[in-house]
Amino acid sequence: MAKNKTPSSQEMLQGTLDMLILQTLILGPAHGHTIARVIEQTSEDVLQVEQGSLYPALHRLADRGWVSSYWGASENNRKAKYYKLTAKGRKQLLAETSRWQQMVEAIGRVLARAAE
Amino acid sequence: MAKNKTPSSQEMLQGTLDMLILQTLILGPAHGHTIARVIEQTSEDVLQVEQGSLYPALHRLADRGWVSSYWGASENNRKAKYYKLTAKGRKQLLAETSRWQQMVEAIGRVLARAAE
DNA sequence: TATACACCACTCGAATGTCTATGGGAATAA
DNA sequence: TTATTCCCATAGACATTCGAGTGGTGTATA
Repeated sequence: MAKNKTPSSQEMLQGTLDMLILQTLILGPAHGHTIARVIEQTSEDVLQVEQGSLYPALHRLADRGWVSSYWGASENNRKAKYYKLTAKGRKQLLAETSRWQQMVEAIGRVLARAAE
Repeated sequence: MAKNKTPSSQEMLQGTLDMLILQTLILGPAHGHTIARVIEQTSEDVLQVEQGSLYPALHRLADRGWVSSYWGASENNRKAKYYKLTAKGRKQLLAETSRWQQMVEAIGRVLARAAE
């Protein structure tokens, strides 16, 4: 009771993982492992993508028709499930980034309201 | 199954409500109803603060010692519970805004990586 | 006077998403 | 052979939010 924890990266940004994944797939189809590493590296390791969050997210996106998947071989010759952005997913990404920008600006306005 | 919903404001920003409340209290003690309206107005109605989120959040912040509370009379002569930022809360706010900025930049880097 | 309304606090259950932990399988290097 | 990296996946715990509902009190208005 009365926990005193600073929220982790994704706890503070719940819901943005979907957007990050979709955005990553703009660059072309990729499998889970790669997607996670791309996000982590692009964010300069500020964002961490746990497997326990990644795979449920990928399945969620597939269920919603925002990505399609197919099995293939990875760059390291392993079985890998590739995900590809669908037209619907592309549209969804635009909607989400738009919302994201709006939210960030809105929060920025609140945070900027220091002493007036 | 296979729900097709665009995340709501706070679903996409889970965990930021605490930060927004703390930030609002920088301006001075306030009661719940006012805090919500200040956040909504400052954000130009982009952010919505539901009562079902607000009051649990306030109690959470009090449990963690980031705010203290006392009963008083509102501007409209009603009984109201005022919340005041504690020293610990001030420190927490700095930590959270710092993290927030870092996250926003990190996500920005991922989103900027459109076509390379 | 009655009554409508805005103000103010609070709670509950459902839904959602993340985390930690755990499992397995397959290719490659030591 | 063994260790390690790569790759997918799930289960249970946990936190937060949301929608809806409860209850009470000043104040204006009909």
